[in-house]
This record gives sequence, structure tokens and C-alpha cells, in this order.
Amino acid sequence: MGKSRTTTQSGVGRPLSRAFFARDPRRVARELLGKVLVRQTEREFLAARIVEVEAYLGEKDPAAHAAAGRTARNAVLFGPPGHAYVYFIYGNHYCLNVSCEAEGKAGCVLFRALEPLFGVEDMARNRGVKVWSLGDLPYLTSGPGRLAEAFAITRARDNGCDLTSAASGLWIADFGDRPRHIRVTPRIGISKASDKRLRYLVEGSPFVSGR
DNA sequence: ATATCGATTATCT
DNA sequence: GATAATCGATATG
Repeated sequence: MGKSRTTTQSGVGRPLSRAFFARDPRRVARELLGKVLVRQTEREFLAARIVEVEAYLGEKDPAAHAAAGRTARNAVLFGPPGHAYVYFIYGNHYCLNVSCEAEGKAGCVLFRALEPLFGVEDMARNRGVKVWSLGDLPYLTSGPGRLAEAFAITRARDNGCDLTSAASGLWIADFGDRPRHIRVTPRIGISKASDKRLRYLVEGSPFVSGR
């Protein structure tokens, strides 16, 4: 048996390519909807479908961490595409991004909400909450801080990790899912450039954050 | 249902 | 010293 041509249709999925991320963050953000974030460690296997993201446009975007140029914190954004940019905010939360565009350009996509597919028990443990009913599932992965906690993502462990390689233990897989309807709205929680519509979400998903 | 606020710290001015 | 791409708790209608 050779390599299957239909890997994207199978139950295995395959990591997105470097080329997928080497594009405009708006394009990457839209196409990330329906893809699957996967975490594999000795302890756990977690998978969740991406249902809400935001695009950040690099140095020309006042709301982006790269707006003031390269610093020690945001260095990953200026590196090659497809790598995790993890930052710590409000003294409490980590947030996960993936770097986009060619090396030297600092665009990225922020992961804002996921739909749990596998490893719900472990996500609940990582979050420190109990899941009593299906209605509690969004508390695991709706919101950038929550999803990062559910996946046990930290800056020390995950910043700079290669999201196009399963060998990294954290990657993004394509299972061939294409959301029916995508909505585009202004970004959440920012004060600058808050009029730009750069938030992309799967219409009708109960797992999106906010209203 | 919406509004306001405190927590808590890395990062930058 | 001020700020921040958030969350969860509390208060109020």
C-alpha cells in the first residue's frame, strides 16, 4: 500500500503545510475554520475543531503585537510561517497564534474558539472544571484563554513550536471539513483598529466566544 | 440579560 | 509605572 491520495478524507488527517501559512493572514484565518488543532503527549491526545479566529496584519496593524516592530516577545512572528506564537496576558492567560506570511513579515492568526472532538476529560482537567452536560462543553474551549488552558499551552513550552509537524506534539490537521457559512466581524477586546473586520467564525457554532 | 470589576504579571515606555 | 488580543465572579435591572 502506497501513501493514500485521500488522506484528508480519512480519520487520520494530515498536518497543514508550511505553504498554507505563507500567505496573507486574512486568507489563512478564513481557511483555518474547520481545521483541527491536535495535541499529542505521553499523557494525552487532544483534538478540537477551529471555529473562531482573528487575523493580525503585522507591523502595519495597530492592534498587532508586531505593530512597534520586532521585540524579544514577538520574535516568532518575524520568523518562518506555521509556528506557534504564545503570549501571556492580564497576569492570567496564555493565547495561541500561528505565524503567517514569509519570514520577515509578522502577520499571524489568533485562535479564539474550538469545538472539542477528542480528549474532553483531559481538557476539563487542564481547565480545572467539571463537565456535567453538553451545555458545559463551551467552557472548555470558547475564548482564547480557555482553549489555551484546555490544551495546556504555555509560552515556556510551546512558543516557537512548529504547528506543521506532528513531531512537535502540537499541530493543525486537515480532515477535509469545510464549514458551510462563515461570518466576518470586528475583532474582540482591542482598542485600536477596532473597526476592521478581521474576526472569522463558523456561523451557528455554539462554541464561538462572545455574544 | 447586561454591566462592572478584580486578579496578576510579562512586557514595553 | 501603565498597559493588556481575558476570565470569572458579583451586582443590578
